[in-house]
Amino acid sequence: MSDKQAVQSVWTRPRKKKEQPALSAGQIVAEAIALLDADGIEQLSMRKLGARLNAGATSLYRHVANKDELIELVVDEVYGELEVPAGGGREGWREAATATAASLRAMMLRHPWVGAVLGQVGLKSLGPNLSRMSTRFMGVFQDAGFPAAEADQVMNTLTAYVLGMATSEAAWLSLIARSGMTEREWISDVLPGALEASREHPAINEALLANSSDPSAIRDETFAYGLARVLDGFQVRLDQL
Amino acid sequence: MSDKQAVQSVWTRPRKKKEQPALSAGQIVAEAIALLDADGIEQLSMRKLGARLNAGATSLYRHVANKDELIELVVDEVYGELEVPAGGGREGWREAATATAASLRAMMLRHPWVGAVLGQVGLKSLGPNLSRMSTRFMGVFQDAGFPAAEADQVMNTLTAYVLGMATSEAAWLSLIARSGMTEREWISDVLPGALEASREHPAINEALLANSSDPSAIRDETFAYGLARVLDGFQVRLDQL
DNA sequence: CCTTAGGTGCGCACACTGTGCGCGTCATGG
DNA sequence: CCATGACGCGCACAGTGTGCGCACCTAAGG
Repeated sequence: MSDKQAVQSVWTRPRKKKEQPALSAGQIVAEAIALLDADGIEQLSMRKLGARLNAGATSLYRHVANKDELIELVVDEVYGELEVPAGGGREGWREAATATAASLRAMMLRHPWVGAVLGQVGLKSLGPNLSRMSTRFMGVFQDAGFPAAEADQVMNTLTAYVLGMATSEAAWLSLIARSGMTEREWISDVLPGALEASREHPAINEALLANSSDPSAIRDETFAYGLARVLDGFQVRLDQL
Repeated sequence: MSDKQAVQSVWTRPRKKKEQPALSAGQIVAEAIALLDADGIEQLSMRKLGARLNAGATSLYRHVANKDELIELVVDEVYGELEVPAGGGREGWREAATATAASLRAMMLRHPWVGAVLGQVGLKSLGPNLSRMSTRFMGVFQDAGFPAAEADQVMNTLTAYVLGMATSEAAWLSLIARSGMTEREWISDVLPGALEASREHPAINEALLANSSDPSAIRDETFAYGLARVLDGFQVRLDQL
């Protein structure tokens, strides 16, 4: 096989030092996130992940019980990227909520696989990062004037909106990414066919044309629009209390 | 092997008639939905599906190109279960939107795997049932007084809320189902530990206790609460137009 | 110093997945 | 009656998660 290595044989062997800190749960989780960001959820396999760490597949099982457990760790890790400002009182709650929503959406667009994973694993994990963020986020609405039980519902409502919106955006973006085009190219490729298909629905046609110019800006605006409506609804309720 | 059949040997053979209508795309999709409802998304394999239809795994590929295509068909099929009332004008839009939201949520709780699948496949499919429902649903908001482009955003907002909420509920419910308990048993099992873990966060503690009595009713109420807030937000915007 | 013990990486193996290929059987139309 | 096309299926291949046991390497105890 390896002719060059044959001369030094077994005696003068490489004496491999502990150059790498070897393997650790943290390393594995970090590399899994890198792989997920690059290739998506269905491309994550223990063997590929092991290869990235210069390790065999089964070595990972010394530090991680399951692939499922690995995914729980990975999900909680990205929850740690969220930035939730401290509650802004009765005047500042809207900015705080807007910032949190933006942070959550940005995280899910940075890691488009999170939406797919959440559908499967739900919030079963309840890791430390997620629960810390939930506590802070709930505090925002308690500071705004909602009683504790209701603040929980308000937080769930807003989270559901952001999650639903960002999941759909992320799925769309990764579909495009797999085709190797940019978002704009994809749209200008597909638009004629879509217009043809929805010829009988002028309202849909109009919406399609409006969205064809700068897709990313339009997505930002649609997200902000819905967010504003939801927060308006919260304000209505606050005025009743 | 079969002693009874041996006597008639090969000559007087059964002459099997076309007793079953064999295989068809519709049959396959229907049986796939049954299997998904029973065992969840990660238990769906072409071999198991084939076995349910008294067929080999690869026979399915005569009627369905991919597993992915099968899933697209399956998703559009369940979208066909939605009931979207015709637009109710400027007064009836709220009831129409509420009914549609309830129908979508009920569908996703009947088929808890839909949430997981939507995260992966997004709305790529755009099958006939989905596009029909979207058109009708958008009509509700146009009738309510929103201009066409904005009606699209309003519909997306509401859909995102329902999707996010129902996905999280469905993931929770299938987690429970896998444990073989009822929702109430699970909660009374887990509650002491959860209270212990969140001892330092009295607000979370309070929320936990409030939700421990009748879980399914509480979920209904939380969903209705968030829905009311979102619709309130729409109303605020309508009053500005 | 040598010996023992425990933690770590890895090759192998098993059961299972999606799916392409080519064969045999059947219903149908000329 | 024969040819044609559609259909079901067994086989095979590459790839998956993961349990098992071996080989090492580092640290403690005599």
